[in-house]
Amino acid sequence: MLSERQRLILNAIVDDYIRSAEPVGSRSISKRGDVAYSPATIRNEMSDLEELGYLEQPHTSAGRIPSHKGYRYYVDHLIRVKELSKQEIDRLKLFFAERMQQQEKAIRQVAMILAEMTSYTSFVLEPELIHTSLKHMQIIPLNEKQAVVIIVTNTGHVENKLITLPRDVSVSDIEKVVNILNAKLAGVAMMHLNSKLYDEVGEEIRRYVSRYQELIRMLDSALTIEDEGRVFLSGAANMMNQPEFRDVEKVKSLYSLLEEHDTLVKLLSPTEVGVQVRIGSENNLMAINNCSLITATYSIDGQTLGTIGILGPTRMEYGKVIGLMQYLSKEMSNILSSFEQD
Amino acid sequence: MLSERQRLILNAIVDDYIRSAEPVGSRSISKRGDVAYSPATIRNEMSDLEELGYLEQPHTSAGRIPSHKGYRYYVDHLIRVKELSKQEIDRLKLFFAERMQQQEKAIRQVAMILAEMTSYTSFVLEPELIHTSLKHMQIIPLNEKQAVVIIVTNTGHVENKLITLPRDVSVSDIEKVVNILNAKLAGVAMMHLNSKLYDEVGEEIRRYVSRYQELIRMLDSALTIEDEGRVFLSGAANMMNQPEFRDVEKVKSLYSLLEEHDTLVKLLSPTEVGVQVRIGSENNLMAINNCSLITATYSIDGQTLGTIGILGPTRMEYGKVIGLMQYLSKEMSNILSSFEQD
DNA sequence: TTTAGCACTCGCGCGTCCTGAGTGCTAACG
DNA sequence: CGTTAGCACTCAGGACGCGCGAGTGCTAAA
Repeated sequence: MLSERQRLILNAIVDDYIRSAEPVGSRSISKRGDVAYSPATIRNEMSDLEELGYLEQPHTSAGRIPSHKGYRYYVDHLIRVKELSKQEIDRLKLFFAERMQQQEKAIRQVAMILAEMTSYTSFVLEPELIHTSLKHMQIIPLNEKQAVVIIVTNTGHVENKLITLPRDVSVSDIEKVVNILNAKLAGVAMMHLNSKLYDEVGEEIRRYVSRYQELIRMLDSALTIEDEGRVFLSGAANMMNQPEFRDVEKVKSLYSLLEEHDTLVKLLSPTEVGVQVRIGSENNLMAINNCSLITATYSIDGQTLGTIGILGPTRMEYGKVIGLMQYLSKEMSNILSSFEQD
Repeated sequence: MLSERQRLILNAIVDDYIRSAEPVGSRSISKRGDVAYSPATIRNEMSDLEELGYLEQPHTSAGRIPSHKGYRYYVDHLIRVKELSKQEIDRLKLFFAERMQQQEKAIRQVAMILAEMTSYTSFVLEPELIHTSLKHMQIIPLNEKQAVVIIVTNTGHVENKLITLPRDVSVSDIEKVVNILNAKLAGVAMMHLNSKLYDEVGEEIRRYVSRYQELIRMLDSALTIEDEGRVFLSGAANMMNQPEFRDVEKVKSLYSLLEEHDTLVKLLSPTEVGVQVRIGSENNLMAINNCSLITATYSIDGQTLGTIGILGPTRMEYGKVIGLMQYLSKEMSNILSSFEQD
């Protein structure tokens, strides 16, 4: 258990280091208003804190910097979550009022505004369709051989896929099929579409359409959503303003990571509901060893759909970012739910 | 006019520099098989070439590097466009056969394969819908107030937009409207949709639907495509393997540029048909002063739709990249056209 | 016209020195 | 006994100087 004075000093060091990115020495802590002890006393406490694993020293004759454990303690016990300012809230409200017209565009812009407001790198993991349900579907023939299948979900998302039609399927056949599908599948969770297709719809289609087997196989593939989990990211260049990325090699490994789509999806996939902070090596990825990732989920009807995230140096402004994330995740959930009042 | 020997030497220097990124000296040129003169002779020619503006010297006691003018001459007169290897062609063929299922995903992957095959940064500017025509449209109500408008083009692209419905519009009204729209507007170029809407469709809708004015205004906005010109890019991290980007400041200004969506669109917007090379400052952008951009257009029925592009250091492998671009632009055009045989 | 020879230039890497921020320890102080 | 002043010590990083070697330009010979 840390003493009150130790907590005070740890807090001061983390704050200072977040601001300056320089190892902080005993004297500079002493000069701050909030720790009224001499450098020598502070040095002793610092030494203890280092022994306890909360601080580390880049080299003997330098000040101290927080260790991962130090950040963790800071985030868990010392942090003061910053409320958004009036201007910030106004700005976001305006933003949401204007922009939520097309889901994809909106998501892209949430990423942009997040990056801009924090000066870190932001992510938005798009809603997982698996948790939404079918609103409507449509098949639109392009030519003799090909057609576009369109799926609209209850969240207003539109998914489309090009399919190759079986031979000898007439336009009227397709129309019939579409009608049956909409009648039977509307409201069904995307997750269960495929099984329902075989269980309940197959029989019906067979009655009306001759080459029903091929058709069903084709519909099956069309209803299977593959390109799940796009990640939109923004503000990657912001990282290069951080002194920890003065080295091109670091930048390179970070950027390579950001291009690995699958890794990002894994990193962002919702685990727990709410705001989560993962510090440094807690992410288990070398390239972001010196970064922290703050994520928040957004949801509809309590069902978690996706994630927003901010990546910054471990030395990031936790208080501010956490406040922002709390606000945004709530707001995004509201917007998405508003599409749903049916 | 350059002498044959000067051209030979210039060619050798550019080739060498592209490979090594180091200033090339007279001796190393002399040791290559293809220039059978002594270092001294080559030095004299190099001196002349420098005076003519084709070469420059980073400092007195270093070798020469090509100037922008030198690259330009190389690209215009000396380059040998490299044919794709059998493996490369096979790989691309396979790729196209498998992947062109969803346009967006396909485009994204064209960008990826371009970046991977060249080790530079690649762009794909998505097809400009303005040059395609309407295949089919659909309005799908989500709830009392909102609906999704879906537009399918003749290239198989699906566009969707969330709209707010006027009050008191019934589902059957919407159905009627959709039928009218499809009857009247199918095949019409996207460019002319709005005017046609007022000229020909308005009257008809009025006959069937009571609150037609609001409805038409709403349709007008839905048919106006706004988020035109997305750019997909890939392989940005590749740039950091280039020695010219060892400096974080350079990387930063490049990456900042890559995040400016509008600038990219401008940079890539098709001007002339075919492969184009812009070297260094020809791009009029400080951040890519030491880069070259190679672009190629793709089209459908001779109508240019979009652009693919490769950004690399001025010292890039022009021959290889140009060959690849020629092939890909042709192939993409073929694929897109194949959707159209109606 | 081409080439060999040679003096000259200059960026780069390397080791050295110096500075200053910051520490740990000890001893004195209240 | 906790706190503080004093002091010797450490060490990263910048400044400086030196030597190496790649490459040049010039001159004179082939």
